[in-house]
Amino acid sequence: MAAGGSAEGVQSLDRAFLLLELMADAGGEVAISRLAADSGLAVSTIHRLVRTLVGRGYVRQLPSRRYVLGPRLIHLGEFASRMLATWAQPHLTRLVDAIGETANLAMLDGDRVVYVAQVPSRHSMRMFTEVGRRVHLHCTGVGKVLLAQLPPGTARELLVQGGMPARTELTVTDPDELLRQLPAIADQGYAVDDGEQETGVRCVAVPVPGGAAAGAISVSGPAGRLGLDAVPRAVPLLQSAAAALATELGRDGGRPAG
Amino acid sequence: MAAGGSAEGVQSLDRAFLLLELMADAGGEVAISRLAADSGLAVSTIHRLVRTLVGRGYVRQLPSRRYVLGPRLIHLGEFASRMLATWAQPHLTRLVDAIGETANLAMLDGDRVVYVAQVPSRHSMRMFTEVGRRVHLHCTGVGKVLLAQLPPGTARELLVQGGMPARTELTVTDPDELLRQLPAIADQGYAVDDGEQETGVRCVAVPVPGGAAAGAISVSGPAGRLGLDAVPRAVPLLQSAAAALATELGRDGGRPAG
DNA sequence: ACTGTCATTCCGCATCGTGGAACGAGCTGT
DNA sequence: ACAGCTCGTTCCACGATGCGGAATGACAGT
Repeated sequence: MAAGGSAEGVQSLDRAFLLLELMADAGGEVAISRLAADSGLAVSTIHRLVRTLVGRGYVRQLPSRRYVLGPRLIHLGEFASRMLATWAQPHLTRLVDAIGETANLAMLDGDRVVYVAQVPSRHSMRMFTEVGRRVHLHCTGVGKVLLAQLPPGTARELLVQGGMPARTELTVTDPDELLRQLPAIADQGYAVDDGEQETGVRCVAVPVPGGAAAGAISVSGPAGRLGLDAVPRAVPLLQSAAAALATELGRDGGRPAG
Repeated sequence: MAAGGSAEGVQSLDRAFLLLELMADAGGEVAISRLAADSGLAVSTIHRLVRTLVGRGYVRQLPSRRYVLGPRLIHLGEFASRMLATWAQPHLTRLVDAIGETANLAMLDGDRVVYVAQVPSRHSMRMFTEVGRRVHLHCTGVGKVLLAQLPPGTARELLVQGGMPARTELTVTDPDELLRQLPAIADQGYAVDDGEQETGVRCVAVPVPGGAAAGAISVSGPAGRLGLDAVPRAVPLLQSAAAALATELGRDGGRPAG
């Protein structure tokens, strides 16, 4: 038959993960019939796959007989996240050494950006960004640079979904204005957040290439230390770190959003 | 044959998730031969399964040809987490309404506790616990109540693995002393953290029943507001909320630790 | 350059998963 | 309260799918 050889993918596995993602996309409880409609698989097949996942705790069945993603996935996700952080650490450390400000690795997560790794600067006054924290897209360097990688329609959708609250006087709160900036960001290959999330804090971010990686790295610090003149010096350093990370991660498999 | 009928589990799926967890347990890059040794499966079989996972981005292959958990799992995990938070929200809100202090849902994650949902109190002075944050087991109410659910050997192991740093003057830093407290906690069905993580902050926690759920809910606030006399009033409220949550989640599939 | 280890590919076999159809529980509308 | 319907669950025989032992190829250490 076909599966054992060089062909790509174990069918049942592929299908199971397709179902998991459909469940994530649905954003809540999903009926098995809906999964059947969305996936084109037989309900019987879906039931068997989902039952297996339930048995292992990756999917939970509610009293309503509908299904949702299970808590076991949280463990795996957290672990994967911590692992990514480990790979990123040396690259971020190098950035901190070279630039002297806190360096972050962030990934797109739905309509937010989540910080997955961070190396703090040695200065006593520095950024306090908790790893795992989710922040808005419109007011951060990493958010803007990630938005610039997406098709404009998707970018607008995410901005509307997540909202654009004014964090400071300088925050851009108009979707159209932000969308107009994105082509330039994509073109120059980096984005700057100039006190748009927190007054006096500047942040320079570049995307991590390699497919629709949905990843970005940045350095951020007080505008007094991280002057505008520092940006052109920081960008190539960031870009080479991003390239190194991308190479190390190999080919991508990530997906922008849900 | 056996698989199609009422038997439990699709073999290839079961195996794939077993491999994912072995990779998580390994704590980093894993060679395929190590997976074979740990799982007892044929390398050929493992290779095919892992290749499928790599193709979908759930596993990443490093230049060293070893494998690690992939970023796509972060998305699923975050999603599952948010989903859990959504279910828990109404129950936590009810607790905040009744007790007036911040309510949390936490789960065991390796040798730490991770907060997966939170409803802040209305007071302006309140706990600042970021969802997704991982804290130590020994100095939190949720940590202690979760430890009390585990076999003593496992509890000790987790304490040693995670360490027991002194966060305040009152933090218990001796494993044996903490282990001695656990039976009483398991017996009374709740744990109190009395300024052991942060001076002046008290926290009451109960487990979420339903198998080795590895879940707990808590309320926490300043000792001045959340007096010791408030504990006996809070406990039954917490327990009924925990019971309601457990019922809603149905039967469990979670696993204590790695 | 040689050797041992380890990931990867090949291939025949039968195990395992598949999906159509029957069953039964739960919900809606009347 | 009853009937009708929808939707999740179970059953079954077919054959496609995944299995694993062994061959191949890539690497690192000596």
